[in-house]
Amino acid sequence: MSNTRTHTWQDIHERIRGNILNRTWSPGELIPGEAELAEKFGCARTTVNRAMRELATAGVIDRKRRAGTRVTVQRTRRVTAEIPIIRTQVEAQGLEYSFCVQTKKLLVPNTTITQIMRLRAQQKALHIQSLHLANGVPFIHEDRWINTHTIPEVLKVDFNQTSVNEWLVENVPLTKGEFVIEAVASSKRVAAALEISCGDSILSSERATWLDDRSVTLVTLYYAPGHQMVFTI
Amino acid sequence: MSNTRTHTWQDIHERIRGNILNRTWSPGELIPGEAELAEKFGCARTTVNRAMRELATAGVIDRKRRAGTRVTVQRTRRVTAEIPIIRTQVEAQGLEYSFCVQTKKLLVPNTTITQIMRLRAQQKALHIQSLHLANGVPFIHEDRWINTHTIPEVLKVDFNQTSVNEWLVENVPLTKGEFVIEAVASSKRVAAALEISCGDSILSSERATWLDDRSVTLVTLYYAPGHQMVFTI
DNA sequence: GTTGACATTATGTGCATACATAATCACAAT
DNA sequence: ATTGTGATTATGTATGCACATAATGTCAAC
Repeated sequence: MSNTRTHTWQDIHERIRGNILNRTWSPGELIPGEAELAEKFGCARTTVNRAMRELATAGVIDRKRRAGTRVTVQRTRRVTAEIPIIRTQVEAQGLEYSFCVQTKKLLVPNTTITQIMRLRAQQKALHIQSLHLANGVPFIHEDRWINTHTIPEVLKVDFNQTSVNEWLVENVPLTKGEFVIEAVASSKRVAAALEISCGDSILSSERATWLDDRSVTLVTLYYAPGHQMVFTI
Repeated sequence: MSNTRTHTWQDIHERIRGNILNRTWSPGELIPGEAELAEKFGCARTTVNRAMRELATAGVIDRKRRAGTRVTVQRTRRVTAEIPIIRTQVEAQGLEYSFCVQTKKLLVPNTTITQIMRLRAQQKALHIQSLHLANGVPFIHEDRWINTHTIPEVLKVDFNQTSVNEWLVENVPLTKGEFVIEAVASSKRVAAALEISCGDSILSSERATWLDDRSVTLVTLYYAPGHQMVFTI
């Protein structure tokens, strides 16, 4: 037997994962119970439980009380990315970051925006358009609505000093959010801001964020042509 | 005191998270140690540990031995998405899925592809181009390389029955992968396949996947105009 | 003042035990 | 066949305890 190894939960985790990768336990198949594995590996059930829990949250196995544990039949792939604040994104490329606020007005948004942000009719919100630059070259055009009822402090901040992006990330906690990516042909407005040709193919991302059930901000970013977003699987 | 509540780790988790959201403990600030919290909440240290561990993996707090636990100063936002197989994506919209393989050849890829897939010089790989349709309308154009040294079984599969996508997801386990999204102007080749105009703005995603240190597949998908990818924060 | 040895401390983990909970099965009643 | 009921069982969780490990602080030696 090779059971003389250590039995940290990471070890158990790797051994179980190995058995799944090499198809000792195939997708859909029931794998031995915690108690059995604990005996087999010579450790406590708690340790097996910990290892299996990690595998379950990683989506490798499906667990159900009484029914046991099965190797997940993969139907989806989970991808994730850490989206840094724009300043960091620029500086990571060794470029100098700058930004400028182009418009900033408190006004009543159109019905679509009103609905998404769950504002009451005729309620105003803060609308800010700004440009982020890398070494003086337009990098991202930002079109943002901020719910001043959720974040009243925002009205007092001087956004010529700190970018809205940065201020919000550092000062407002979020409970949930949605992030939609799309390829669009640049509009006249956006093309002018980014100094590209109207109709050029660019990436846009729309992000809506929430603090419990109150909307925080709704922002659309238009990236300069060629921008890539990288995720890991 | 309101310490008469239950003390499941989820409860403790929520109470700590509440204290962070309402800024009782602000970003960067040191929060009380496990032992202290355990006493305060009237539960075992293990339970506090479990709650804090979840918060740590969610990126809400940073923990260091001896140094204690701090509320994370947010500098990045984590976004995730579950990418389903294309069939599911189409059928979820209530449309009928179909696909056709356009080319399938075993050949030596160019140097870029060879490098990315870590093939040896002059080693061949399987190149497959196919089209996915929703209700008969082109949906995604797929350009894929498969490493036949990692997955030799692939040569025996009839890809007119099952799509490559589907077969791989169900039959090949992965250990890691990278996923890059970009907005591109459609090339002549892709425009023809998707039945759109050359130069139209479309989303492309390139995905490279690995089984330990051996490459599995390198695939680029070109989505029909207007396609959106949705992530959650 | 710098270095290095050692104590201290907060988190990290393993284990035995007990009980909770959800799903399933077996079997009887209808 | 269907429904209901209770036993069974695998996972889920709480706890006390012990020890491991990584950072940090202290203090003496140089």
